[in-house]
Amino acid sequence: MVHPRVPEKPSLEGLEARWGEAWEAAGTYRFDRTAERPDVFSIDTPPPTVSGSLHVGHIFSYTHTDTVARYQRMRGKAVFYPMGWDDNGLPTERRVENFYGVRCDPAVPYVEGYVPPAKAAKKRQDFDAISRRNFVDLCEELTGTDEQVFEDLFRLIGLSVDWSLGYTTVSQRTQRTSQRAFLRNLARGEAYSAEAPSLWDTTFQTAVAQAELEDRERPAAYHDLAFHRTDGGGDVVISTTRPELVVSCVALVAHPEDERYQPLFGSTVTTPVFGVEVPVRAHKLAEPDKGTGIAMICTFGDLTDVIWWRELQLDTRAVVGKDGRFAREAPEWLGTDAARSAYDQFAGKASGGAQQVMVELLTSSGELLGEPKKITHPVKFYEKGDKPLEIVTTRQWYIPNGGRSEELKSTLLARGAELSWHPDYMRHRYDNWVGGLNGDWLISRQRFFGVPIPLWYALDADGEPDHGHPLVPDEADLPIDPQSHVPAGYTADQRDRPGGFTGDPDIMDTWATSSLTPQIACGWEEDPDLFARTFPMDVRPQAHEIIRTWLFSTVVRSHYEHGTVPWANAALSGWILDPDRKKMSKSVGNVVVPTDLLEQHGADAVRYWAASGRPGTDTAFDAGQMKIGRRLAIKVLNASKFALGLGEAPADAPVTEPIDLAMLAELAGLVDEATRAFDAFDYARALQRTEDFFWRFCDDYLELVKGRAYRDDDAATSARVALRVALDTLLRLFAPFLPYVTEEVWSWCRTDEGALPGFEAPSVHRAAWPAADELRAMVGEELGADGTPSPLMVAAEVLGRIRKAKSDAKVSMRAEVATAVVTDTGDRLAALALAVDDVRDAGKVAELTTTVAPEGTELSVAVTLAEVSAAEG
RNA sequence: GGGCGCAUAGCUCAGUUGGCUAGAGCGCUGCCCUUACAAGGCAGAUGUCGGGGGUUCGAGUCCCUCUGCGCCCACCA
Repeated sequence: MVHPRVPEKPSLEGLEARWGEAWEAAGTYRFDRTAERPDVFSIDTPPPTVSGSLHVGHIFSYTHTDTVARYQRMRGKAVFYPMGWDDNGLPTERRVENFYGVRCDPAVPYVEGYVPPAKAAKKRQDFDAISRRNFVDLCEELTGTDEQVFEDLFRLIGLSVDWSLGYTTVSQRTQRTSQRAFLRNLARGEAYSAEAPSLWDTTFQTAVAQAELEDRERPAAYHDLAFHRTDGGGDVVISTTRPELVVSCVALVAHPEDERYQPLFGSTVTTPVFGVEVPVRAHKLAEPDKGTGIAMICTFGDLTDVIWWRELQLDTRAVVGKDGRFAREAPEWLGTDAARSAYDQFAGKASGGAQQVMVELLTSSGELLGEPKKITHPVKFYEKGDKPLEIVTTRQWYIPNGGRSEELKSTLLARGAELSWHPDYMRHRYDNWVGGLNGDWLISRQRFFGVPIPLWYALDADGEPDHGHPLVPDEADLPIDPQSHVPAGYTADQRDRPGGFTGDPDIMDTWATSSLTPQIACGWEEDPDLFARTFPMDVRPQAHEIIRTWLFSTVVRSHYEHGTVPWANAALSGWILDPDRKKMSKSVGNVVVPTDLLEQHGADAVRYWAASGRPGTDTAFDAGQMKIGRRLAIKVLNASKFALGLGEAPADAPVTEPIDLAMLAELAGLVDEATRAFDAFDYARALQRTEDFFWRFCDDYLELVKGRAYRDDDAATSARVALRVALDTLLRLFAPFLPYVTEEVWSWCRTDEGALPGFEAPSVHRAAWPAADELRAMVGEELGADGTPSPLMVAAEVLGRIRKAKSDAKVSMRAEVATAVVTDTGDRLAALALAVDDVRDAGKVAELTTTVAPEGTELSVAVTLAEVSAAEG
């Protein structure tokens, strides 16, 4: 018989380091590349943005996924669990600029062995201007160190990632995948470029997509302005928050059924101050009860203007440039000197300054009616920007996403419906977003660091690019940078020369690359064998606020490229809230540093807290929960030590005692429940139920059987076998949550001589998930099937009354009981009879008698203590 | 304006096809150095299950409605 090796004083200290190394050395979490797709569970791990600092949110949601990964591994799946690093895009670019005090200028030549300034300049304008290549070098340098810090943390928290499967979004392989996918979109006629009004961030100097917008409340004021009817019918009053845009007014618009304005449709009015003649038009988007019911259409004040402009086919009178300022020169449509000199007064100004001037002009001309009415209203911002977005006409690349096609929209809505959402109600967010799209996905960005759009354009004799027929690289040559590579049929010296070519200057949106994480991780076109074994993936775990970006864009790319959804399941995690229930975020400055937490509470304890946050639910940061987790882990150590110390039993010895059988029957029910919960990605429920059982197991069952288990007969053997099986099962159930302490205890049961029965697997994390059937087979059929009370339940209740009697009498739990008279119904007393010896042992009861009471009577136990006093329990 | 979620003990939350007297942990109170565990154990108190109405033999659970909070979405002149 194998004797377990139980330490004298079990402890949690040092488990992370010891088992972290052991797992790495043994390849415990290595993906089995020989497994076929049905036997694989593949996870589209969110690649964390490494430009930021670590915070508890990282361990929170990643732990959720890890519990599921561990469960699936124990279910016998080959778990494909890669880690990616998102080190591509604006956040990294911004961080590198500020960290080193540099900025990228593509015109600057590459410098061999460039060394950034020792101290970053205070102002961004004074940052060192360096070439794109030097800039990218610095980005890779900085992200490399960041990534190591993240990996160390994720290893410490016990993520069962296969670290050999890593990828970075800035790598050559990712760039190749990203460019290949784009070129496939282009070849199929999906990707297209167009010169069109688009949302523009004047700080970052780039176009931004609808998905990157957020509304912010800003103060503004309604200004009532007088437009003048050209038929001599008087003035038309419009109400606007942006009077400075009068110069770019191209029409007035009212609702087609608005009787007040119907007579004006088809007529013209002149604008205040500038006297430009504009038509009055009808459109159903004009709201009669907003302002005066008639609005001015400017090119472009907001997205509604764009819709009106497009659908009513109006002129374009754009005056605000990419820098957010009004054009220096008076525009040509201002026909009079007065108009031009009025314009000159705010030429070159940003919108705020221009508005001041315009209000003065309107006031002195008498065309501003009444006082401006102050309001606050939502204004569109780039989510990372500090200034309101402008709408500027630029050439950009787009991929259709249903925003301009009802047919595609319903197709993509149907894709969303194919997914299993966890929790299910999150699917509404997808439907909301897709249903509300009003433009195609803008994928080009005017930045430097990122995946270049892999195209060139032929230049005609005047040096004008032919955007209609881009020059496309061969897929075999990817990745390419059109700024340094040369298209086939051209030579380098033809770059930017008439008759030559020019490279597309833009990069792709970070989501254009992130939307391909399944393809990147699974080796699309890079490793077809791996791809066939892992794609479509099983689950995408992610935060709910990026359903509209990451999740949706991934669905779009997979739909186009593979005609399928990219995964079967979407598992959404909530946010971490600070104790005041605010979302924890860097910008608010209320984040907790996770390394300190791990140091203080231990990885299992922190995981316990994380895993008690239900899927999709925002969870308050709670150090108290970590203390409870730590206590649970210590309890696992101590209870295991105790159970293993009660003595071994032969491998094939049967469980015979009813109370032992009852415990195993209940355990089988727990296994069913935990399994069901995990299959539905409800790890929190699995943990809660397991924990619940475990505490009762310790408080009641262990106490009841300890006396018997110490003896040396068949009844003792029954207890020992039951304890061994229960411990084995509980360790497996806890393993996804508490990987360190369960592995520690598992290791006690395996010595050089061999393993205790049930502990044959080299690691609990490679052991099979418990099988309720096997437990039930041990229990047999006579128990638990009909409605008879459980001997364990009744015995535990009676023991509780005896304890209460001792507690009330203020004596030790060890105090002797002379007599205990149990009054209860017949069937419950029958159950008690099956465990009466254990109850007497545990309660130190000399004489236990029973009185049958009629149906409906509650349990009562009359306890007479041996020497001093008596008490009614 | 549309959609989704939440509201249960002082706090954090369970309560899965409606079913006996509504649960856990923390906190609080009392007791116990009990040879698995005193960074512990045992026991105890605490609730008009947000308000109102309905369906039902029976509602925390289903339906309607109201209130409050949070989030997502919106073409916000």
